Amino acid sequence: MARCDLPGKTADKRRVILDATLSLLAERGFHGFSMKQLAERAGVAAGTIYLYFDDRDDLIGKLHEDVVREIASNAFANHDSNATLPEQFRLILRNIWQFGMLRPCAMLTKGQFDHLPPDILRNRRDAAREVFLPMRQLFNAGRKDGQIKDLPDEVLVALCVDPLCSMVSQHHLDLIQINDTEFERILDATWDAIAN
Amino acid sequence: MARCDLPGKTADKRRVILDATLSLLAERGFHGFSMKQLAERAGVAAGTIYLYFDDRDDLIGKLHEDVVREIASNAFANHDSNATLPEQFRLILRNIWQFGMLRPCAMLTKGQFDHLPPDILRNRRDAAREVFLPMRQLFNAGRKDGQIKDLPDEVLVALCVDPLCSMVSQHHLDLIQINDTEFERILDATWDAIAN
Amino acid sequence: MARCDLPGKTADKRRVILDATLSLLAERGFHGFSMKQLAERAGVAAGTIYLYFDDRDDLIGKLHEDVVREIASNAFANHDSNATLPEQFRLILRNIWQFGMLRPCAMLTKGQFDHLPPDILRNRRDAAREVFLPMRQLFNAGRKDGQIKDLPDEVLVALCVDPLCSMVSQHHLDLIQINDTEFERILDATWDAIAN
Amino acid sequence: MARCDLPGKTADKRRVILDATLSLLAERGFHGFSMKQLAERAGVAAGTIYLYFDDRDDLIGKLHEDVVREIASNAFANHDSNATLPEQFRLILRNIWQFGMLRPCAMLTKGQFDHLPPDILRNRRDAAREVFLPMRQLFNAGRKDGQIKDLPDEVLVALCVDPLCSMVSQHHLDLIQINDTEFERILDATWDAIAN
DNA sequence: AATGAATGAGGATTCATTCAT
DNA sequence: GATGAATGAATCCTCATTCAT
Repeated sequence: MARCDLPGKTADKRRVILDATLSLLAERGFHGFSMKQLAERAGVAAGTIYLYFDDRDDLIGKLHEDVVREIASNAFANHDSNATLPEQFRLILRNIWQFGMLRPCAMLTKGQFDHLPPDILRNRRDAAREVFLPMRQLFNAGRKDGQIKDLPDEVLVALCVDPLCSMVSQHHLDLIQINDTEFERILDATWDAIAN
Repeated sequence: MARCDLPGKTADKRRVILDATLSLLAERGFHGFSMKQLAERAGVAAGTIYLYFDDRDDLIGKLHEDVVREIASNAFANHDSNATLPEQFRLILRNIWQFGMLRPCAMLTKGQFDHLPPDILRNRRDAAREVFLPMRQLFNAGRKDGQIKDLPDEVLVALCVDPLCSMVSQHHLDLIQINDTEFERILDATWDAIAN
Repeated sequence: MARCDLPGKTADKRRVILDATLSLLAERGFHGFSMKQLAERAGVAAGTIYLYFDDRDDLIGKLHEDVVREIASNAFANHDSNATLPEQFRLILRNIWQFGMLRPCAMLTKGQFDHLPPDILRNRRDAAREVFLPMRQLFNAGRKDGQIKDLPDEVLVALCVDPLCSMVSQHHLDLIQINDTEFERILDATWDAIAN
Repeated sequence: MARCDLPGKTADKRRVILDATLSLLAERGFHGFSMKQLAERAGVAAGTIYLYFDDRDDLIGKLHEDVVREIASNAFANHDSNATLPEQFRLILRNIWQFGMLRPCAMLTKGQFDHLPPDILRNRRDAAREVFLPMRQLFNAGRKDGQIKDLPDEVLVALCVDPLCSMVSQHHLDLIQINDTEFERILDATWDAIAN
């Protein structure tokens, strides 16, 4: 039973399935991800998954949505719009890093989503843009007052967020080790990349 | 280069299969990639693939190797070790970008490889390290004379190469447009990221 | 008529389920007939069905029984044993036709029942024989006084009732159109078939 | 290789699968017909079926086509257009009956086809019409010179062929026994049904 | 070397049925 | 009685791989 700390059983089971999907994807990637394994990991019967999701693709799509939302909501935690622009920027990246450390799954998975068949994801991208609005506003402000290079949002994201995600993944795959002082210098580096 | 020692048909067919694999992966991703489709696209019988590769995983692994080698050999074309360090750096990144523009497949595919089950790829990474030796030597030199930040190779790669790859992919997916002057500024930005 | 001895809700729900089953079968056939769909169409919960029927097969069997009874009770409506034999015969066939026009479901379904696994239906056939007793008595009388061909009941039924059912089905599937004068000639034809 | 009209292996396997499907349908009906059982009965692997047929529906459809063709080609064997009309008619019905006795499967199955979802069968009906052309020509001639009742083809078929099929089925299900003299009288009866 | 028909384990999904509420 | 979430066996179908030719 248990699991009851939050809303009701139903919501619970949906969550359990999403979480199990996430952990399975992080562990094995889309290779070797099967609905049967998922059911086992989630501790539900195979058929139960289909009570909460239309099919495999729907499940993946909903998970994507969920992960994006979670990353975003963590990235912008403790946001202080009175702080200086580089301070705001550092906080966001730091948040993303910390979130990546705590929830390896979300980040490991993220990279895989980018290479799904477009028809599964295309319309999800808009949702993603929306949810990262605060960061795009930050970029806007920075470009306006000359603190940040005059490059499109996507480019700026590619320059500072993508490397971070990549490093988180490598960290969890034991391909890289990064201590705190190194991390601070990495933050400097990403700021250098986008700053004028 | 290699591969060219066997001149006849054999080498040919191996190549044809690798190329077909690449184009199929770039088009559809690992989702919807099947050996039968591959055989069709390559214009060979299903069984023929197994004359040149042990199995699916071996094929993927060999393709990875191949793509890494091709990227590397392109990245370091026209390399001039007498040029200044930032000039050498810019040439490499420019090469990578141009290669990405010419061979979308290779780059689109690359991202997908990073999320394969580790046992398929683990030992390939060493090969990758080896092949990118020139870039690592560049980093070494730069760190030594203080032009480049004192960060591990992997971090530096994440800061300058990963964003580029990401942008190439986005470009081919029509999610981003980058003209020449923008590209020059992106080169500046990546240098800013790793430079002191 | 039966069934009416239990007046309350119980009888009601059983009826509702049987009716929904009939309409679903007529619409989709056994292909694509599922208990869940049935529950939905009947406006009850899936589990409720099992309060009134042992299982799927029992439900189908009971429906068969029900349909046969309904056809029979309609077929012999207004029966007048003083009328001439051909008149009696025509009335029965006319009743069957009219019933088929009013309740397409019952007739469309009938054909499908004939091809169920024997173990579901075998013992239902006796019930069917019993319920069509009046028609068999008619045949007996006709054979005795030489008005009707000396052939077994089953053959006579096959000669005059089966074509009618077939035509009703085709009519509802829009494969055939039959107006009133044509129908009268069809009645003549079926009588010709069995009459001496 | 192969594809020879007679002995080749390929053609063989397709036939084997069609035959196994037929016998399974005749035995169990659509209830309890599964691709796995079919594979077993046909003596091939499950996947093999899909080398010859797109999917379950395609298989059923192709079988229908096949059965219709076989019935037709038997029905019109030894057709002699110089014989009198009733003689021609009797020969056809006799052929159908004999075919039904020899190949119970085909006939038992036929009834079931009529109740498949329309989208599987709709376009097959046209093929069926075409293949029964000789019988429709007979009806035409008979209507013209007044020997046969002026009723649509479908009605005439329902009056004389449907009863026969029904009786064949009942015969094979041991619900009816018909000896030769009875059969002759049945032929008379069907002629009476459609004749003026 | 090359083929491609055949395999059958494994995939996603459905569905009759149960049972705690 | 009534519910409907949960089950898991069974379904249809795919696909990497083999092997006789």
